[in-house]
Amino acid sequence: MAYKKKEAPITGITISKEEDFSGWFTELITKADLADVRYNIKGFVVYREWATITIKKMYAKYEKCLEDKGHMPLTMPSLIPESNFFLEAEHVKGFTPEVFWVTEAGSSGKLAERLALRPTSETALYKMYSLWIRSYKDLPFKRYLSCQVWRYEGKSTRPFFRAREFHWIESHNVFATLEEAMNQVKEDMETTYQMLRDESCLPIIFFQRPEWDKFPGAVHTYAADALMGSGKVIQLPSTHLLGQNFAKPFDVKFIDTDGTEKYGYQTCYGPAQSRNYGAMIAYLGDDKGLVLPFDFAPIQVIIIPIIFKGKEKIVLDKADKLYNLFKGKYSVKVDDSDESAGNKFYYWELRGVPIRIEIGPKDITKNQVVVIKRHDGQKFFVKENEIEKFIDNIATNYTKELREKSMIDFESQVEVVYEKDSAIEAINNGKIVCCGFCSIDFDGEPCAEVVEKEVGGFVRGKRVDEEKHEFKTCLICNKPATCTVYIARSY
RNA sequence: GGGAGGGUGGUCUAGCUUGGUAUGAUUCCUGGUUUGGGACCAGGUGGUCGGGGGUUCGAAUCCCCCCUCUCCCA
Repeated sequence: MAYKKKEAPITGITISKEEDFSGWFTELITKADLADVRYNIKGFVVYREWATITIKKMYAKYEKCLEDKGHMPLTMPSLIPESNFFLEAEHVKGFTPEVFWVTEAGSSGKLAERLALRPTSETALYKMYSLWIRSYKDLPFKRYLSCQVWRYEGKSTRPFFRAREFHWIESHNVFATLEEAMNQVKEDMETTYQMLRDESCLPIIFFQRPEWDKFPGAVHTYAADALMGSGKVIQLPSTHLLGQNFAKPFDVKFIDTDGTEKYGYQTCYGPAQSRNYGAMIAYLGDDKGLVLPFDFAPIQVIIIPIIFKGKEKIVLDKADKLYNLFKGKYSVKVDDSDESAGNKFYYWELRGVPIRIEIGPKDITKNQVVVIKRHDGQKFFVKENEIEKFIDNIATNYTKELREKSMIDFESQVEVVYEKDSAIEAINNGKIVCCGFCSIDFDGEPCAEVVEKEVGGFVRGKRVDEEKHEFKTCLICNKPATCTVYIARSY
């Protein structure tokens, strides 16, 4: 360059992810225009365009997956009358402390019955289910809705991860038998693997949550924990076997083939898209900014013409030609703004655009373009007549490469321990602890509290896919172990 | 839930101790010169100092209440 660049303001990420994760994340969402926290209600966050586009793409893929598996979409009101809400005792107990209530309306003042802003939709839907479901022919009854829910969470809110309003899908299903319901739970777990591991490149593992940590009103809860590296986990979607716990109070019944009236068996499943997005950008991002799976990138190919005075037209024409070549296939953009080339590189890297094509006068004389992959920074000089095939190839493999890079070997994160002291050491060393435990029923809760206080992790539950270790005694109380559990620190 | 630190043009920031209507940079806009990894020159726009109350002739500044953000520890 002709001019020596003076110190320019750094508009990109300045905080290292490894050294200061919190600072890095805050800077990422601010500088990449993902969220704006200046909206002045605590825990209520504006999702900016770039995040919204990706979240919509995540929704679309998830919804299609659910529909392919026989779920039909519906839309529910966001207010729930208190009388519905109070029908199932455990559910009320679990959610009441977190409910936002609407108590007044318009100029007429107080409402006769206060209305809950839904924290989840069981109590809204199941009233309707009891009207809609009449016979075994209506079953299985599989539905989902995409919506916002509101929960008055504790004080530490964080954009995408934990807010008082969040965006999710909830699927609610009714079956004739417990076995079918359990199969739905398994299907939900498979769906989670397809969406989060395969599509979002997040390493996850499913645990059956202990009794004291399950969804209020559920028989059992199965939750995906994402392995965020260094032994920390974050809870992602959970699926719940409800049994007949809601069917009875909400009168969800059907006439069976034998002519008798029976209660249905229910399940529900709640993938929170805002949190899935948060986990994905936090896990995949690097010190240059966002890294996104190919299908979730708002712009997939950015073309940057390198413009020199007197040679603008030839370069812009070539950029335009490339644009037209790809526009039907990918989300593609030519950045022909007045910014310097370097600024453009930083800008689009910060926003996680998977493929960058640079085209300048030098390339034109050589009949080539320069191609850079975002996730690993690899740079290629590609002959013009091979460019379409070359980009198609990157597009096809990009998410796969990202996934392979991102998968953590669960076993390598785990340390098998037999006594409390070694558990403490393992947790401090950033490991997930695998140990014997007296019980994940309520009688094991006191031991779990000890784990929380003294070991410094949470009992995540029993592994769903396999239980390989045999332990004689509980890590804490030394009573005979009934199960193997995993303990981890969590976000 | 406990603790700490913040909030001043879009962004970052000086001023606050010791009260007198706000400093600088950057962004943005106009014009010009530029563009292969964070260019430059000139001019211009932009602020109810988070909100409310109090003290005072006078409050960004002192006092009280509230809202909100960030970080750390359960």
